[in-house]
Amino acid sequence: MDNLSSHLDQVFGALGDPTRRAILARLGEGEASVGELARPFAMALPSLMKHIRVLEAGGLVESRKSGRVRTCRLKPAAMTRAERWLAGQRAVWEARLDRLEAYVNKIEKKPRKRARDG
Amino acid sequence: MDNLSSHLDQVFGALGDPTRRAILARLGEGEASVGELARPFAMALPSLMKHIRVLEAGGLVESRKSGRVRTCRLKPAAMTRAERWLAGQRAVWEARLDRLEAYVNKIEKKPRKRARDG
DNA sequence: GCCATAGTAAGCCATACGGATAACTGTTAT
DNA sequence: ATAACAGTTATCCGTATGGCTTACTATGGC
Repeated sequence: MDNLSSHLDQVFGALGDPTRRAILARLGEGEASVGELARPFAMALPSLMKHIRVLEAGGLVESRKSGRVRTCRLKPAAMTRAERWLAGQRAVWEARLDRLEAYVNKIEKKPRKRARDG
Repeated sequence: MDNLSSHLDQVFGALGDPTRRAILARLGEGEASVGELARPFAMALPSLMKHIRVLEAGGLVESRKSGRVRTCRLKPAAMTRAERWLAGQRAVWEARLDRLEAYVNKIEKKPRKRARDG
């Protein structure tokens, strides 16, 4: 669970940067080399490499090097886990809101003081 | 769109910290004051307040102060947007994987060289 | 072999982040 | 009126982050 926590740290942390989200969006169109990824970002290669490392550390991207070119591709599993965390959270507060609504309905049925407007 | 980007920065950035996710999880159980939130985290109040600010900046939490106690509650909308971004990304690469699968199927139908085991 | 290419490594810099403490403000309780 | 309480502001500290440049390595083309 602590392990999961640090994993979510990495995933959400990775997603919290616009450059990295753009990289992911780009990789959604298909695999790309580091150079291809770097070009549209007006960013030096080493800087972009750092982002790729972050994405790999979070398990969002994987890459293999053949010859002198490293090709990157998406690795959907990590993003799925992030989605699951969000969905789980949403489930919790939706349940909570349902309970609240039920409570409000209950107290609305015995209106001790008149509503302020009609 | 740039606006959306910076919003996602804030939301994902906020989610990228275990303390803040724990705060969200806790608020899922219901509203809580700053002090109540701080207690289980063994963290000084000002430090925790910073986290709350981050969560509020990302629109994940809202709070109102009555008397000397500030009460915090979840604000689900922001998380929903993050979920949507993730779901959108997933849609893209699932489409991509489908195309890839179709492609693989196509080339598998004309097996120029015999399978190694068969 | 030689040169261009693609990436990597190392180090620098400024800013942001996550935490702390100390001092202050405003509210409630006695 | 005073004391305790809940939160806030200000400041500080170490580390992480996001960017850069300047080498360096390894591959591919000629």
